[in-house]
Amino acid sequence: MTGIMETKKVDEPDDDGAANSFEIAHQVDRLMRRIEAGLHGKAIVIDTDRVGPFGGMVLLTLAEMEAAPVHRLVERMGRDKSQMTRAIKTLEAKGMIARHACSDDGRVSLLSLTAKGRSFVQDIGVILSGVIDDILEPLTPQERQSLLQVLKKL
Amino acid sequence: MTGIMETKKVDEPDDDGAANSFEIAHQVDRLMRRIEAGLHGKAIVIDTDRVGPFGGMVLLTLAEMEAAPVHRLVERMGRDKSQMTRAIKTLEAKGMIARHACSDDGRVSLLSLTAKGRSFVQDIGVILSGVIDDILEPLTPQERQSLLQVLKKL
DNA sequence: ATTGTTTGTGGACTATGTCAACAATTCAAG
DNA sequence: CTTGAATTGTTGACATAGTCCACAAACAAT
Repeated sequence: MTGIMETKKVDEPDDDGAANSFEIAHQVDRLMRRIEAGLHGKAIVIDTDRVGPFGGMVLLTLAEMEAAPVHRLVERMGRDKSQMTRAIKTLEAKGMIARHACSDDGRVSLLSLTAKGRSFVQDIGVILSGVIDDILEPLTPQERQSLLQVLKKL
Repeated sequence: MTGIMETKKVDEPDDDGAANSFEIAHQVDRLMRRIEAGLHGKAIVIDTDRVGPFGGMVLLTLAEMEAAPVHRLVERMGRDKSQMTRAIKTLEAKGMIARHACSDDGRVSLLSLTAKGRSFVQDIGVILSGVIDDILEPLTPQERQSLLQVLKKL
């Protein structure tokens, strides 16, 4: 009853919709979780100041901006302001971040990494790199490239 | 004294290391966050039982397994056992999940969606689908396909 | 029966995220 | 200049999510 060519076209359109979407959400979730788990396992030995995963992300992000006000970090990381305020406060207490007043605008205080913060970023960067490499290991170089490219496009 | 001076300033293979890894972690994080934010915005109107994002994921996952013990959900979602126990308890209280004893094994209780649970999954599936489509909108069909394929490969 | 393992629960705790209110400042007119 | 919005950062109160550890009950193997 089925012709040779008549394969994928008449599949359930339902699957292309909801199921596929869920599959993507699920896989992204798993991927994120693997990254976090990998970091948790390997970074815990160098995280002597109990900076934690979120604090680590803040530092890594800040390392790429150098001297930014809080709201810029907020928009870049897509978190809540208040959350960021508190994270910064503890990072400052741990000596990872320094803040100095902004001459242009009396409301903002510019954030920058301390030497300690930079050294931590360096260490954790190496670890993160290893973790990601482990996870991406089953991919071909082209696939990695295309993954990064696609992610950036979003 | 190595010839550092003669390397190009920008597009370097060096970048493939730490910076690139962080970029991937960062983008995956943002992607996940956008999915959650989209869901939070649109699903809140149908989530009359306050199932929440995690509960929703549990239901969606369960919908694809039909009658599974707790530990299978746990391994599939990569969460903690105790967390799952509690999530299931509240979902059961809300009438989304039913549990019946397993004849083979007196320890496990098999989980399945109730009619209410299935209807919820249907609704939220549609919404999730829309959210994902919105996010993936800037991608070409090939890119989406390759994204899904790459994600599955991990 | 003894021992060890799996399966699910519970307690206690930490971390993360959300929401609303707020003071201080800056900015945009009038 | 002054009034009234908007921005920036902070705080309180709370909700959700995740971790760690200990444990009981059922199973499995000897």
